[in-house]
Amino acid sequence: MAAGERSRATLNAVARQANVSRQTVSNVINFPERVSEETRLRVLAAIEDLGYRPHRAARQLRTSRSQVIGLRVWPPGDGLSGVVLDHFLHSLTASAEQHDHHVMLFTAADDEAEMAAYADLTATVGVDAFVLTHTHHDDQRIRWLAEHRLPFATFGRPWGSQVSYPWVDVDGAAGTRLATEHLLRRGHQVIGFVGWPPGSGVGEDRRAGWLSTLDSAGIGHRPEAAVFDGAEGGRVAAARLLDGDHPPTAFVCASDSLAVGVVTELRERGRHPGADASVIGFDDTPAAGVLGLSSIAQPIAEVAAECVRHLRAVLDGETPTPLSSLLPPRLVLRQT
Amino acid sequence: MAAGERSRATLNAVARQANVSRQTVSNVINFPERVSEETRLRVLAAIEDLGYRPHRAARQLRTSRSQVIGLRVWPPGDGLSGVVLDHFLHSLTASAEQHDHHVMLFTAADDEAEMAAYADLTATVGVDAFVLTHTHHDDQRIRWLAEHRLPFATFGRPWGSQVSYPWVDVDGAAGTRLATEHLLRRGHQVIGFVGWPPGSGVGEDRRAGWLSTLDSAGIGHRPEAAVFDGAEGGRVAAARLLDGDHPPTAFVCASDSLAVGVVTELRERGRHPGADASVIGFDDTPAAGVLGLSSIAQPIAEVAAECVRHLRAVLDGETPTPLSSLLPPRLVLRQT
DNA sequence: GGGTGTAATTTGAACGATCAAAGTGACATC
DNA sequence: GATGTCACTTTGATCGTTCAAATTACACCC
Repeated sequence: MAAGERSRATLNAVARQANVSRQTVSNVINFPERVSEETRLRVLAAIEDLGYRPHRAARQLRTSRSQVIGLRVWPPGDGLSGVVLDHFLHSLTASAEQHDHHVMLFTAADDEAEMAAYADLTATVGVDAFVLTHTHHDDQRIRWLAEHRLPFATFGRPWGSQVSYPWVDVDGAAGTRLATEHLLRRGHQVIGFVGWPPGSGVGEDRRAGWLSTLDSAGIGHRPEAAVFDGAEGGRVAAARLLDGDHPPTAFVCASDSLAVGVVTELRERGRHPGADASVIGFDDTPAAGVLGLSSIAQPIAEVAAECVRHLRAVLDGETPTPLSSLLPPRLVLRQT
Repeated sequence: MAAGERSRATLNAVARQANVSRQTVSNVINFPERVSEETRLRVLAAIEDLGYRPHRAARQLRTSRSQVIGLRVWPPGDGLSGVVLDHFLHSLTASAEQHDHHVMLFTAADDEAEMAAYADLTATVGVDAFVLTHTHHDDQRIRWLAEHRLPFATFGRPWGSQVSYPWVDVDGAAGTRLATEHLLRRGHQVIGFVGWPPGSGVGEDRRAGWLSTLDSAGIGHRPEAAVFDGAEGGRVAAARLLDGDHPPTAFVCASDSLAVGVVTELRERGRHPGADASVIGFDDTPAAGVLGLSSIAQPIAEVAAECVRHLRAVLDGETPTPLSSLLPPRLVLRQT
């Protein structure tokens, strides 16, 4: 390495050095099997010698492949859930790098703006594919991308859509099932659920795991409350359940944020979470770690890796198999 | 818009449509003053008509400017502080977009790997500039970038470095000064500081504001403790102060994480934060909002905007004026 | 000896933009 | 009427790579 210092080495420079044509050098890089072993080694030596690195823009101009994956970043303020995306961002970048791709960010005020950004980024930057988060019911973005034949994968399953496309998601029901089963084993008889107001697919999913577990355990009391999002919502919901006919001794929550509220309410009433009551949150945010809150952790790194796997398949003109992945979360036990 | 559908419109297509040469179209976009008003309008109409968008890769190949800003993403697990970066990421992307730039992410295991990534990204992708976070004492990355003449700006001041380069930072001392002054106004006589173990520039900075404020207020008792990072560290530190000779009635903390620990310890002792004791954290993380913790908020959006302003100046061959920006944080008051 | 096939390599053109230099008129100047 | 100047516009070359087609070398066969 280290010879052509000031200006980058080009394919031609390597070719001269190795006494072959540019195309042969190109072949060594892209189709090694087309080149004889002897010249291959000679060219590789020259590449090493000059510190040659292919120029992506030039390659893109010819192949119309940028090796860039677009990802929308969201404004902070989703309560604690932003941390999950933060983690996802890092994992996605790492996974992409393993396959010589890069993640490029963009912002958008709403779905409409996001679709405009798709058009813009594919036209100007030549972004190869997109990863979508925050999928929701009747998501126009998916329709748009499908219509425009743009490769994409989503972190979030198709809530109520019939279109078939590559997606990756975490099995929320399996998560709350894990939590509920754990609480049952610990001897709890009345296990409450604190969730979000109905309407969100994610919320229904997480509730379902708790419900079905109690169901198959033959537990009749299934107190639940869903007031509004956030810690204050969790507090109010917990208060309602504790004042109800069958006050729970354990709580499964749809988010860490809600769980923090439940813990606060318990403390307020002189109960010690972990000792005389149990609380389990969802998402395993740093706040959970800081407060000693047990929580359900999503396998974010795996989600990111799956997204990249799906995209690579689509970009290679194949259909990813399986087309979708529903990954199991795991339970992280702490004091509560 | 909407005419050349399948394949993107090129400069040549627009030229044909407007009955001019490619170069004239290029001039309309890049140097409008070189073109007569009449043809300018005609060309703009053609651009609109064909929905033309310039192809960045082609432009980059000729100008060696990619309009891409590189940013290293860090693995989560910095406690709560990751959220600040999350916010920064979003703001930086938004600021970059306003000037037709894009943010590209990369990962690195350590500073060494980060420098290798600089080399790689500039050679292959042609990244124009980098934004650095987590600057620290004797930061090799800065030396590397300066030596290689690569444009960059840092979020974080040059701790102990004598090299002069564009940086943006938040005035931590001003933050703790705000907090301490507020607590003095509320009538507190003994205000403690809970910080990190010595050695971190950020930590010293935040401590300095608290100390100097008490100093100029003529307050003699200045109890402080710094055990280790995280909520547990905050608890232990608070316990030590409360058991000391001059137990504080108010606490200024170097992070929200530490503040959470202080609040926990106070509750443990039957004290109600907000009523008989005050606690102020730092960074205004979502956890602070959720727990009702007062905190010092960094003006992240402004930091990002300044970084972009600096980079643009450097990329235009100018020296940013001022070369560095030290922005004031603000105090967010909640229950505690 | 000449045709045929195959593997390895080279050559010319192209991707879509910008740079540098040259070309075109209109009008003023001597 | 030749020359110069100015504002505007066009032409040719180029950035670094890959595609498609052409070329070379050599072994094989009748």
